[in-house]
Amino acid sequence: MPQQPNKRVTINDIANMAGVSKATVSRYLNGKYNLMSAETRQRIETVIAFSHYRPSATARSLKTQRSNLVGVVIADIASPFSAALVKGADSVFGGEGYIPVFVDTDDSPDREEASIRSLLAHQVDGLLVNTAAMHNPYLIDLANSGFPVVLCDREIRDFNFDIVTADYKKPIHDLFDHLTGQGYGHIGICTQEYRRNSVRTDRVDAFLDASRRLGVKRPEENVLVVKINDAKSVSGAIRRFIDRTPKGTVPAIIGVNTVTLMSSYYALWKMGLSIPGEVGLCGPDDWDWSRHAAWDWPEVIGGGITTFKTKPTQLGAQAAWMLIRRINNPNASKQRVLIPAELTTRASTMLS
Amino acid sequence: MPQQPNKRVTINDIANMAGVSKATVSRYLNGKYNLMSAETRQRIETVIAFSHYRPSATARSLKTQRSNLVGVVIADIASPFSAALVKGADSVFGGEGYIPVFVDTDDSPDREEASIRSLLAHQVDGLLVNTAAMHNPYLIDLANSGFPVVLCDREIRDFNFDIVTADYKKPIHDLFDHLTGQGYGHIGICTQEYRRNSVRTDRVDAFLDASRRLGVKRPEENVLVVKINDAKSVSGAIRRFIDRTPKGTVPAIIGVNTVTLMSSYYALWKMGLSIPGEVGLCGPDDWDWSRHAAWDWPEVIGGGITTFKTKPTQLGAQAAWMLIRRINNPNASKQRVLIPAELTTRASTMLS
DNA sequence: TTGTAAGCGTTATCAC
DNA sequence: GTGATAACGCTTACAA
Repeated sequence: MPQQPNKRVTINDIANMAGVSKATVSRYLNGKYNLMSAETRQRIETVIAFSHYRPSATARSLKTQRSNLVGVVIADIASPFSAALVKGADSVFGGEGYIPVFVDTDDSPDREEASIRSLLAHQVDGLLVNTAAMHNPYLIDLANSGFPVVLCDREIRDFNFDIVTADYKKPIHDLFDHLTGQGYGHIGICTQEYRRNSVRTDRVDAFLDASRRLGVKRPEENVLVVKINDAKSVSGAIRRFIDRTPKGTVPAIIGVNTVTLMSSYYALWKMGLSIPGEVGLCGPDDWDWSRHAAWDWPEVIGGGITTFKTKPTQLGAQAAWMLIRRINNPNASKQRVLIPAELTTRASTMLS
Repeated sequence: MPQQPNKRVTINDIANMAGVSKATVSRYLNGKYNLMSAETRQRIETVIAFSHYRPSATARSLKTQRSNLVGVVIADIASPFSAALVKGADSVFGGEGYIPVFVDTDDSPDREEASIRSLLAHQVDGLLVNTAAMHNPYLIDLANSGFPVVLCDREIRDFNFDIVTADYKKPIHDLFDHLTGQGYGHIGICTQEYRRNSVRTDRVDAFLDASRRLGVKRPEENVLVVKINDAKSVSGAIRRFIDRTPKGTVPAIIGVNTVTLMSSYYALWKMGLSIPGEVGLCGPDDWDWSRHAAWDWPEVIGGGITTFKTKPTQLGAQAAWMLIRRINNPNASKQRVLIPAELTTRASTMLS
């Protein structure tokens, strides 16, 4: 088979074949049937069906300055949380005729900015961003210029963005109340480096507040900052925390997110400490797997782990709606939506 | 602040400001510095730096018929397997100057075809597809026409595609050998509906082969087809399988993928059956979390589950390279790459 | 070394 | 109802 030049069939070809002008074909393509006779419409329809014609979205974008592309910028697309978020966003964009372009920034502010520039060059109509940087002049400029931007999950403090996120402080207070109610007297939070990340920062702040409310003097000491891909770092921090437990009380650990929660579980298991008797354990369930199967990981692991459920799928879907609204109405006032989180207590914190 | 029309700055504006023609600016943009004087280059550089100019990728694509966009079509982007695959692909595309456009097809062949049409309209330079359909005339036509398409993970049998996948049969045989070596005498495989899915089909076929090799008469009876989001369906099938265990032997269950493996674990746990003594349990680890943390779920759950590791991140990365190669060289001969899987035995199958 | 002008595949403004 | 024709923002012969 010779190498076919395989020339693309264009609106001109269709016009010629149908014996009309390309203006008429264009009208047909845009559904303006009232601007043509029934037979013209019919003729074009036939020719198109016959010819495998596919209008060039590129040419259309160039002319109309709209692309029906939306950029979805994700800090770490491989995390189950983000994957669910992406799925939620994808489903609403798809239904509304937008095609989402996902990019992963590897949690790097520089890559985030570069990705966004590239998306803008491709004429995306708007941006849904799970930002890598809590402080973000570039994104603020962009939103300020009137370009549709909505934030999802992670916040940028110093500007009033459209955003959908969750109340990340309340569940930590809830957890605290539950733990003290069960009789845990020495409570720590296990976290990765958190200062650049609004979600972790919120949770740690809530932890500090709750600790002080309880009368803890130096709650900072109970913030265990670990390197998540270094098992020794996790078990070392936990070991030191547990060693500091006052006589007569039982320690408990809150994971700042699902990954640290699991890492803590793993470390405790390796140390041979029993949950909930020797240590309590709880934290967020960021993974939203209920759709996938009839079980949920916090039920399966270690006989049940107390968690509160964040809702990434819903977060993504809501944010997508918000972006569409913003694209259609650039002047609407900014919105802030909070998805509530549900606490489910399980065996891992049941001291009594 | 009045509603700024916010006119886009174009190559013409730059040309005017720099006092050169737009051809020269274009040359500058494409790095053809040898075609202009040092001072011209300098002048353009300054003007651009000053003006926030961003060339329109759309216009460029229209002219050049290349977009630097690649379509990445994924059956279920929310599964940890796909998420890792996407991450792997993303990292190589990003590094090579391509911007990947991910779409989720919800495992529907119709949505897959629609998504691909839409991607083609946007002039993507190539397609990386994790297909929803084992038989797929549309994709075959497309690849046949010379358009760059590479498959990832899932196969389409009746055509010679570029593909990167894993050898999905061998690990099942390995598992079988391991189980019988440990003394398990009644082996079943728990799977979702599998006939449209090449990976599940391969695994079930390998299971049937291995069973026959062992002298099992009706191995089909040991293929437990379950509905994954219905706990009763899973536990019912497992219960019936276990009830059929011949006297004096111990049953074992292989999960066809990680989700069914986990579901089986959950069902066994609910039934109060002890692993590995009363039932053996094993299957694939499709999730590739080693990058995320220092632990891996098969170690954490139930004291350790025997798995073989598929490598989604690597799969995605390899496939991306293969697609880039295909885009650059449409006439190269087709390639087929198999990523090997590693078996790790753990407590869940240690009868002896 | 630089400029002119045609053209990529559409849409939109006029006419007729 | 329909058709010319001028954009949209670039790239690229071909000239100069």
